[in-house]
Amino acid sequence: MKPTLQAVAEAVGVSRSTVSNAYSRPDQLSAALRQRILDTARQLGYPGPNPTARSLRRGWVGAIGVLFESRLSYAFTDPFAVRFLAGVAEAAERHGTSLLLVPLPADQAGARRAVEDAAVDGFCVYCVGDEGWVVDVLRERGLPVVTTAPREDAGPDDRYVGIDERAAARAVAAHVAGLGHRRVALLGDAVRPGVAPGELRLPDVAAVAHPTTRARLAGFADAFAEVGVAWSELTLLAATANSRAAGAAAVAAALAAPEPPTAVLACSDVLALGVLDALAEAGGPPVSVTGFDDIAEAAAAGLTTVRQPAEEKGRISAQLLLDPPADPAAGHVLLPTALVVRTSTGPVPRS
Amino acid sequence: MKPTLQAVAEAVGVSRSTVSNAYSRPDQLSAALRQRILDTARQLGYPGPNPTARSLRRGWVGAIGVLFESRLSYAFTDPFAVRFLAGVAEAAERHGTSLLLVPLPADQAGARRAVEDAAVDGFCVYCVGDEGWVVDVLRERGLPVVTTAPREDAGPDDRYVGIDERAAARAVAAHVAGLGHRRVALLGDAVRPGVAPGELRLPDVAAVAHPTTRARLAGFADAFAEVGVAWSELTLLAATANSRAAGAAAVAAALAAPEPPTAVLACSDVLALGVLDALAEAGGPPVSVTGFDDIAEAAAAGLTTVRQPAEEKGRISAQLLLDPPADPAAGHVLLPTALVVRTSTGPVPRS
DNA sequence: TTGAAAGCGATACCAA
DNA sequence: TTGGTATCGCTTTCAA
Repeated sequence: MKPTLQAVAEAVGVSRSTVSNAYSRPDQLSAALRQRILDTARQLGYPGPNPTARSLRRGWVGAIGVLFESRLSYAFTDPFAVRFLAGVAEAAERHGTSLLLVPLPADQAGARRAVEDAAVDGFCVYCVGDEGWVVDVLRERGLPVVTTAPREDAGPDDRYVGIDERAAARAVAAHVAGLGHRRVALLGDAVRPGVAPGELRLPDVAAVAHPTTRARLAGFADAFAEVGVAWSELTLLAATANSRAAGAAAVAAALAAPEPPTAVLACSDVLALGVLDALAEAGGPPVSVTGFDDIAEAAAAGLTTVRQPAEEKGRISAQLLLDPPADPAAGHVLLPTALVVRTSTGPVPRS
Repeated sequence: MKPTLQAVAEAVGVSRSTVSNAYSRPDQLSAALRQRILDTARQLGYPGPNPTARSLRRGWVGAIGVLFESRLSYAFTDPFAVRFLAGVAEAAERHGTSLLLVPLPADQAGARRAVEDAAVDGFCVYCVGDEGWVVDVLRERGLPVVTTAPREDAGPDDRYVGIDERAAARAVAAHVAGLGHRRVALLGDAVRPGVAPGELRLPDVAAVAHPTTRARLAGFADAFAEVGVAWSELTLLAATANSRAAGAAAVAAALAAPEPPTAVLACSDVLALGVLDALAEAGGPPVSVTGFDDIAEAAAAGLTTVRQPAEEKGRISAQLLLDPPADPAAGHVLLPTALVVRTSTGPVPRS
């Protein structure tokens, strides 16, 4: 067994408090005594105060959690998530705080346990879909939370950093509508739980499960409503995941249909890149494609998209958590977005 | 204040043990009592057992640490590091374990404290250069460690997963030598602490500080020694970081020299991509370039490189940590590599 | 099936 | 400057 602080105290012939002070409050004892303590500690093989015991006593941990609604590996697989995390890491680093990435089991009960069991001082919740329960659990624990979108039942203490999803989506869609497109498909992830990839009919955009997807689709619909294309005339395509492959899979059938859409608006760049893959695969007439996020690959692919500041989103989330603003209003941050027009969109081909 | 387990026990009129069991060992009490406890707990706003207290008592945490020798944000910025982490995350997820990413302060003492203070059950050390001290600190703490390379003073309990750096490097270099290149520059990061970017004369490859860089450079040198080019005839280029920009900066002067190298062998893909950037910038005759790692961008850039299984490296590291093999020999894993020849290398141009 | 007692390893307050 | 004492919140034998 590793010796404890107690053992060191006995060896040196001082009290535990003094040994503790030698580590945590050097100014509380003479340099000589401190050195003597540290030396015997080393000699005894005492590895320094036990982090867990220290956390318990102090009442804080020195780490913040980051939560993803989907598999943890998603955090490192999705380009946007990675950039978000880079921002979080930057802020945490500056603050001298560690980052705890908590995987959530697939089952609800297990996921709840995982959130309850995380030893952290607060949480950045990257993206909560219907899983608003996460925020509830954290509130019960009394832990500060920062989310990446406002909650429906937001209290004054809620902190979030997001973008105006709907307006941003509306902007790309308006660009596409302005090019003359009217036979259009919208592509999103997590539209409804457990649907097959491909076309889906929904009475209303409100029926979309995932809040972010819902907001973006609503924005798309807004722009088309304005040029006289109703929701019911838009093709809704559901992807089974937010990935390139899922995007390609979801759009395949629609592209092969007798009257394929002349434009596909995707809720993320990775989905849009999947559409471009499918297009390259299928051949056929040109189809305009737009994405959302402006990840690095988007530029290379010439993808028209909405740029949002990924790293900044992460950085600000962590900052909001690590040093909460005095003014609660400052806890609600809306970041700017920009329409980035590249070569993946163009006028409707004359047939 | 949040109520404690104690408060719940009193409210229900049972002992603390029983409440504890209600959460951690449901089979130890009647379903009815358990339900009664859970109900009052909810009613009281008890958020469940405190994770820190639980860890202290149990003696384990349920999280493993991941350590990077450089800034934490590097973990999310470097493509290879991200893939490594994705592998670690996958294994951790399967095991139901969280991941603690610990930022290391720039100063040695602070860094040491950070490592001592991390509440985890073990560590994956991604890449330890001269900072072998990390492993020493962890040994003192008695924490299991997995590194991505064997240590010089490796004990039988040491676990690592790596590749044969030297042989892999030798293979690319042999390819380049086989194309006829003799005036060659080698480009590496962390060659010596605190040098300026650009050319550096070193008596010997053994003088290279960073073990991985050293091994790769040694492999390069091996191949050229075989065709009669001595270490002293090779140009050594030092980059100040493992990044694209640093690669470009380090190579710029050499390319502008009267007799520029006909080939540049870099110790990583990001450095090599920087070289390609510099080449594109500078114009001039074609220069063969090779990288190391085979990150996604390498393929797009047509970079000849060494492929190593990034995710797998991470996954196996975490697995070695999470369930240690009974046979200590199984704790030393050497992963395969492959030479990937693309368009960035070609014969020496006739002048 | 339930409870009592004994820690887990440290920190913080206050007194000396 | 140093030490005593009371916790931090929970788990875990072991006995009832």
